[in-house]
Amino acid sequence: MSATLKDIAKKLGIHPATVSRALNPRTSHLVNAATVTKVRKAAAAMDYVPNPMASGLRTSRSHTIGVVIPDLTNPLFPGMVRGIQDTLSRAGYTPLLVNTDNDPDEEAHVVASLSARRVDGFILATARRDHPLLADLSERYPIVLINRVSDSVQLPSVAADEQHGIRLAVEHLYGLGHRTIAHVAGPPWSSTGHERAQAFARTMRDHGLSTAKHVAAVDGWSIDSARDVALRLLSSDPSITAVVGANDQLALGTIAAARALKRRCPRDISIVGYNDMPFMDIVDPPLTTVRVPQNEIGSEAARLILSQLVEDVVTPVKQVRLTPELVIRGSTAPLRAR
Amino acid sequence: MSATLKDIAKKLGIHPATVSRALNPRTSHLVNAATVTKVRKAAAAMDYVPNPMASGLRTSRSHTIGVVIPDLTNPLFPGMVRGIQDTLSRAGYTPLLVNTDNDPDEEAHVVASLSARRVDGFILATARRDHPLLADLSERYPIVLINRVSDSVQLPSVAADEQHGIRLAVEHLYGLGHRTIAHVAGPPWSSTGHERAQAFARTMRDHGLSTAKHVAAVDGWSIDSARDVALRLLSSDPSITAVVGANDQLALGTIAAARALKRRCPRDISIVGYNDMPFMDIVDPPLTTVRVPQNEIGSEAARLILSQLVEDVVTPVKQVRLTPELVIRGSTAPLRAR
DNA sequence: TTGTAAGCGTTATCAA
DNA sequence: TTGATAACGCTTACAA
Repeated sequence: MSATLKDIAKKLGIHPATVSRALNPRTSHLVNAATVTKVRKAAAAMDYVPNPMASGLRTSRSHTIGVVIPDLTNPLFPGMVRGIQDTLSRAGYTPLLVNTDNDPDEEAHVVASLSARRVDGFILATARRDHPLLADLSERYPIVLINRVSDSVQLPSVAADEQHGIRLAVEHLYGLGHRTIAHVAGPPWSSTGHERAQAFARTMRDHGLSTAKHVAAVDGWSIDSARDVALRLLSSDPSITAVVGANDQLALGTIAAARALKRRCPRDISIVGYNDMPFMDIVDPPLTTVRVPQNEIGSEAARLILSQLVEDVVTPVKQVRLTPELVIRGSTAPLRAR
Repeated sequence: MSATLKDIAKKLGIHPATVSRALNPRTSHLVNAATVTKVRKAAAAMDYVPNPMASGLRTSRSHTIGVVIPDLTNPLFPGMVRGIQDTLSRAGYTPLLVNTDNDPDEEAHVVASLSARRVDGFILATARRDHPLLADLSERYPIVLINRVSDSVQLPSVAADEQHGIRLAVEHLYGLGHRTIAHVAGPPWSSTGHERAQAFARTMRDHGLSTAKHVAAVDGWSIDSARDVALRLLSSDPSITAVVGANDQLALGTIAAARALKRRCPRDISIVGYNDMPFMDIVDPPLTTVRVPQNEIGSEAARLILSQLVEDVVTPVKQVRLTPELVIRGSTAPLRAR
């Protein structure tokens, strides 16, 4: 179909190996400059496109990165995927994207199939804390974690500075006069949920506020789950005037719960989310939330994995934390005197 | 690293070719049943994983499908991508996903790079009507269009039944008593925008309603663009009591415009969207919209492309239309007497 | 039913 | 600076 090195070589009356060397940026310096030009021109003219299966077979590098996402339909992830794609493709790499639905079995399965595809490395966005295959996998592949860090193994990661993000949320509420602030926390098995809950407790403590009985965790990142949990939390203590959700879905579920309890947001209760997913500016009420730089998380992760692929230098394990910012909208308001 | 056919052959004292035949479902019937069992067991024991680069090089099939999406961060697409992924991966194929940002140059570029990766076919979700490379590409690759059909070339496609969807929207409004119904149409260069505008005109005509001066097209599928267009449309004719947006973003922009003009939705004006993206149930007001089965569009497209890859039979060009349904929420209400 | 052998398109090593 | 050669792991005529 498409022209091969051999075709170019024949046309030019030179050896295929020379053509290969001339076309490969890493070896073209070994070739006579005139030959290089000649070869490049011929290659362009015959629109030669290198066959990645052939070179991959020879070099055992697929120029392919496995990207493991819990669920692409969660609006948090497409932005990160975009960042990954753009940066990887600029470097000649192709991301292979898969979903796990937060199911460890499914994750094992997709990782195996990416591994069968001979990916050169992994970017993992799955946030389970106890991660059976992580230790094993990280011995055999370059890995970058995104949107989470690892508890056990020391691995490169790119995530938001959760402590900072939660602090922004809590201090925003504090500044509005709120003192009884609750937290609808993420699932305990989730790395981000865990981190944000810890950050919440610490920040509250720093302000001399108690969190006893004001933290409840969902068992899945869904609006419905959050609604149930928030319903119980809010009914248990009517003095709660503000809630920090561990992500936007949880904040949305909390808004729904408040509404069911006839507590108006933000009039009676202020609610803050986390992530700033698309359309959070037009929900009812517009959600005050902590914006994490999704695109940058993705592109930074791509850069980290690429840097691991040039193995000349053993890079130290980089754990990047990107700084989130608070976006103030309509779901938070000053505490009203009662 | 991982075991090869040769390793298994050596261990079993048979020839690699026999191992290959035994392991390949399409040729295993040529091999002694006992040998097959023996080989399978050995392969499992040595956890043999076939090398796709090697087999791809030999067969010139990558078992890979290029999936070209305008923008993954548009919530319309992740659902379709999920459907594609699930169905393809079940068949042993891997989707290679790329974005184009609706930019024809970028599209040419990503198609070229997928082509360089030797994809076995394409699923295209880009909705430009004048599609320079479509004719050419379709001669060299199996192709399935999703979320659109082709104007010129006759190509397999999977899309919503736009006529039906728009009819649902218009008749819902008609049933609520609305007679002066406007359409904020998609960009003229877009296939879906064009189709839906035509469907709108036809349905209105069927009901004896005029559309003159009540259709305006955006130049991009964005909320902001729709807001501007709707602002002009609604101010130009205050008798408009209902609007059909060509997609959810356009409906949201129209809601914003109505709000800016102090016309309350749904009290003063009813607005219907199209697609039912995630979270359209919790925007303000909850959006009445036409739901298209995103997942099914994706999985059906995957099935179509797979069927083209078994070239034994020349399948007739299938143009699948999936039936959308109306989801009634808070953005539409009965016409009020004035 | 199995073995032989060639080749897919590259690249790395060695020799010239 | 270039050429020759072998090999990456697999599949597939063809022969036995």
